[in-house]
Amino acid sequence: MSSYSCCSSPSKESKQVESLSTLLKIVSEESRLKLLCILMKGEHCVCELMNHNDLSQSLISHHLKDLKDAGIVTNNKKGLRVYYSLTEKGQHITNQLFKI
Amino acid sequence: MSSYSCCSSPSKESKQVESLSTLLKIVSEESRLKLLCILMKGEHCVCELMNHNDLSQSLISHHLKDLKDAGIVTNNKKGLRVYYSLTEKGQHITNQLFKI
DNA sequence: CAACTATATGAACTCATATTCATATACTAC
DNA sequence: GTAGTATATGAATATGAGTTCATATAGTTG
Repeated sequence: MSSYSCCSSPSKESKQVESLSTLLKIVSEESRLKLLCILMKGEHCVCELMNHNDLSQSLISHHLKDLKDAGIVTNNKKGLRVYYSLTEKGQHITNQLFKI
Repeated sequence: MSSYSCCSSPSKESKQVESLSTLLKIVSEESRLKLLCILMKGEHCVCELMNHNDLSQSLISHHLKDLKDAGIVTNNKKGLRVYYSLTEKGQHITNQLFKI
């Protein structure tokens, strides 16, 4: 109905921009970007992430949830510890980002 | 003073993450990302950007200012019209982003 | 079982930022 | 000069999202 057509196919492109925007908003946040920077080097549990960052446990947990919901990280539990790592998607994204 | 060292060199990496975060926050916003999507195809004046997007003149102007301040776009005036286009940095960034 | 550790979660609060509104500036045409 | 068009800008408002706090859950150890 509205007359804008950003690129070739209006709605398709619009959706694409929307989902890219959503993804970028998640990774652009500084605390989350720091977490991703650490996870790029391999799996870490939450308490390790706390030691690397000066973020509270609760905050880290919230951010990890966001990253997990976005499919950027995954986790697996070993006893009390929960270990987080990048998914393939997460690896791809972080690699692209740090080229910028 | 604080004990975190995200990557190799604490402060250096921290600054890098901070500036990347700043940049990504600017381009992640959906309205701005739409504008960039249009500008990827070439120079456009503000009134053209208004026709492609359903954003107000004022809002577009504000966003363009943010993008310009970040060095992503530049502009040149021809009569009443102000034409915006991507800088080299802007082209590099948008190319990277749309690969994600 | 109770005590303890590691992590998750929901709600409240705070803060940043997108949006709107009114107005200013710059340029053109008459 | 005035009128009209295109764009910019500052302040106010609205909205979304990050942070904190308290508490819950899950697992371990004794």
